[in-house]
Amino acid sequence: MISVRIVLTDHYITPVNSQFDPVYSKLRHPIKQVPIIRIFGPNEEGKKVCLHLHGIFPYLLVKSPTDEIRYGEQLAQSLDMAINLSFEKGNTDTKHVHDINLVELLPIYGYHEKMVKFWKIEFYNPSIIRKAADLLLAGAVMNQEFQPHEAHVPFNLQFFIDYNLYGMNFILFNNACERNSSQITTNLSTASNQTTTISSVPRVSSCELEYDVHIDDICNKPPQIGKGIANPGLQALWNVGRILLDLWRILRSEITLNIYTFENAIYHVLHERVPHYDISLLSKWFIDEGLNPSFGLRDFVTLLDYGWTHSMGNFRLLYELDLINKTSEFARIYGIEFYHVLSRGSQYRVESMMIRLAKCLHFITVTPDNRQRLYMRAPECIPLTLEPISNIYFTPVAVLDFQSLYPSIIMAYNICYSTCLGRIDQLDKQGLFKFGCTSLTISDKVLSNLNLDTDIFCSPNGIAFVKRHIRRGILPVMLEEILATRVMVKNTMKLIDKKSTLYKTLDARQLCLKLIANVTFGYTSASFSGRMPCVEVGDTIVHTARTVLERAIDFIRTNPHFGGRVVYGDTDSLFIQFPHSTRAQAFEQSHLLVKALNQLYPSPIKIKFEKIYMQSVLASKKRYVGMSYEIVDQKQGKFDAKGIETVRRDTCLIVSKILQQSLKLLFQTKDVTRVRRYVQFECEKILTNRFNLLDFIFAKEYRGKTRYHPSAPVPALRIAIERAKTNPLAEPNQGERVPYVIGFNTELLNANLIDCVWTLDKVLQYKSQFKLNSIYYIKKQILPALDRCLALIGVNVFKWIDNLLIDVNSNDKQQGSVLDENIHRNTLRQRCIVCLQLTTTPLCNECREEEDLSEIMIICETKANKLERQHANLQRLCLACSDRMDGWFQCSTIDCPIRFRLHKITQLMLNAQETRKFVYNEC
DNA sequence: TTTAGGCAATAGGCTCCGTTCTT
DNA sequence: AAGAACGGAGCCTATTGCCT
Repeated sequence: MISVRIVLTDHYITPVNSQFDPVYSKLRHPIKQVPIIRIFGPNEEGKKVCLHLHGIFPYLLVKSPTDEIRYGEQLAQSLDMAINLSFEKGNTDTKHVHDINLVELLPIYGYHEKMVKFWKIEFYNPSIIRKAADLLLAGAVMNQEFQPHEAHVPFNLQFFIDYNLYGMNFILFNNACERNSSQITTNLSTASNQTTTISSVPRVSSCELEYDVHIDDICNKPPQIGKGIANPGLQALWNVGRILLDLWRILRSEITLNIYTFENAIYHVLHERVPHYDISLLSKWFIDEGLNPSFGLRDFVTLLDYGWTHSMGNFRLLYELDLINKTSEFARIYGIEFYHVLSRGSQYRVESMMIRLAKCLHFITVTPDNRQRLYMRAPECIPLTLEPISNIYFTPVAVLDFQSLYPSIIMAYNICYSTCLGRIDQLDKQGLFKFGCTSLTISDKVLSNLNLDTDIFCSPNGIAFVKRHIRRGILPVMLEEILATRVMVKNTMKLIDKKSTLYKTLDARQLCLKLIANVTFGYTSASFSGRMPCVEVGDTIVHTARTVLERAIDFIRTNPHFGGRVVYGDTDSLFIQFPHSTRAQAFEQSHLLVKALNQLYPSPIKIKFEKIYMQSVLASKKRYVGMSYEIVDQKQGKFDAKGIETVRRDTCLIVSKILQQSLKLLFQTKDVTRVRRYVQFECEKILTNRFNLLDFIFAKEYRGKTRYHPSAPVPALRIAIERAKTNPLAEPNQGERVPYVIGFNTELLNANLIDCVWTLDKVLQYKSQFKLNSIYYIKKQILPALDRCLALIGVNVFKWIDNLLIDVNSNDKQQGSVLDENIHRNTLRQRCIVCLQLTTTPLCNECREEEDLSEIMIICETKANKLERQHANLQRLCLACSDRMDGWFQCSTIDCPIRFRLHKITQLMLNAQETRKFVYNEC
């Protein structure tokens, strides 16, 4: 037996080889070309193998109006003709259909009582399937409309499913033909106990072994669970070099960062700082070394070190996030290839799992085309999101959650494509009615076999489903399996050391099971892009979920003795305030409530206690924050924010910092005055230029040059166009987050916000001209965010900074936009070094006259000294990271606060030194 | 090639309408 | 006194990113 781990697959078309392939079709024509599936991966000894699988043909199915064999042949002929006609200049004799067979299957789409006869049409070329499906549906074949089935399943996946193969698992076969290699002509000892023969076909890959295999020789058994945790197959990924991982794209979906530069990822994942040198600097170092070895050697070492750090950094990121293991686990469980876990969407995953199950039960899936999707009835239901009773709560608020609500509903009510009878009001009418994106007939005979009371579940939106004793739906069966497995995995995890590899693997398994359970609903209602959407199914799930939630709300309202009041809820969650309880009491009350609520619902629908917010803010729908407690004895609450600016990435760090600190202060002290003082202090720091620029960087996703409305004032777009002008390659990638800050535009009189955008390069290049638009940041970013929370208790935060702005406001009341005014107002202000009053000179006039000269000089000296010391300290920190004395100057990272702080301190130090000079001269 | 819709929020354009300035 | 200019309210669209 030979076994090969399936790491990567592809397919190609090749002329017939009589040694492996059929040469004559049963449809009585000679075969010219056949499809071959290739599988790459290591065998059990770790040798790289390339398999060529013969004898597999892609296929689709159509319902048969008759079961005459003759009819099938006509159908094949007519289809060939239609395809040839559709290629205008094609040879009209080309054969596309390899074979056609009659099979009996159960359509999954809508309830069908009995098996239906289908023609299974096999083709030579996988890429012809789409076209054939379109032609069949369009009525171009035999003057009749055929609804294609399973045409949307990609060839390789179809093969995986039919032969029970899973990505990253083994494919087994007992007979193979080795392709000869000039390098290892004699070394066949490993294969001596196997039934291999030498193939005449030349090799095409660089793999050590290359086999031709016929499909009939595959002997895969059901997968062995628990095997394959240590994973030698993974080595092959790197050796073969066939899978290219775009780490940036992976990280983008894996972790939430403000900006996905290498340096920032390293910092957030590995908690290390690394420098960033501009590519032009690197090439300068590289070239200099050649020209002037003695001078450049130091630079050259940095260059090598830099390259090393970067390459190793990528691996360390992969390792730290356990990406390879995780992705392999996903591949095994979903049964798809390794790379497809990363590159393809979740529909593909659902399909792999669902169609496998469906095939076991002789179900067949339908393939709708775009037009059919388009004409599907629009959904009528949306999830329930309550308008929150917005307030700041200092009494406990409990959060209850329905556990996997959508999957539970699917299971509880046996909701599936295959159990759906369609709309109840259409049932009494005879004939074809619209169903999802195709149509369905439920005959009188079928109906009369069903007892309307006991055999049918009618959803609140008027869709009927047969109950489980009549027909078990595919979706509920699949979900039950998935969730039961997940429970099993989680139980095993409890027994295992948390640091072990096994634990990580199991964790990946349970995570991937959870993901698939959640997207199953999405698959049924993906109306615009879905591969097999069905509005009836999707709508029912949503509507039932709605009624489930409404019922809970109603129960709480009508049972006031629980002491709770619903203040908010979204889709499957409920926020319940206990106005007269302590935290401990609220825990008890909510547990009682959960118990009572669970009596209302059929299994497995279950509501669960999640947490208690003690001190919380419900700002608006999908926006709230609070100090959360998950267990009674928890000492310290956890700051838990949803949807507000502290978790959003479309503002800058300063906003989330100030908001978070303010809220914490408010929660701890319940004293608005303290919050006010804090905010005023922070705003003053910004206005007087004492801040770290890092906190003021916006970084938003760039969608790509052509993906914007022509007039859209998007900073990322403006920057991208600007960059592309000098170097087309410098245009940001699609999805890249482009950093910028808001300053002033002194050239334009009527500047819009977008005209005030500065890239960081520009800021550092024209340091003296750049002034942070502090008014914008305060008035348009920081205060509105605070206002949304604090306005709930009647605080006007905008008034807080009035006196801070008074002296600038009294200036010329120019016409123009707010921004325009700010240009005139934003004279760099400073404080008198002695009395700390705001002035325009380093020393205010009063102090100059009154204070003792020597004292002033001491103050000056101390200040300058202090800054010089700070500067030296920061430089040392920088040295530790870059290993260069001039590191802070050369490094161009935008993710390091130390670098910005150093720039800042340098400036302050120079200012202080100037002040010192000023005082010496003046006095 | 592609799970979904809901939601809040910012920026900026446009129109309407009342107020203020200019001739 | 008539007309122009201004500025705010209200509405719309585009864009972004989070929630379940």
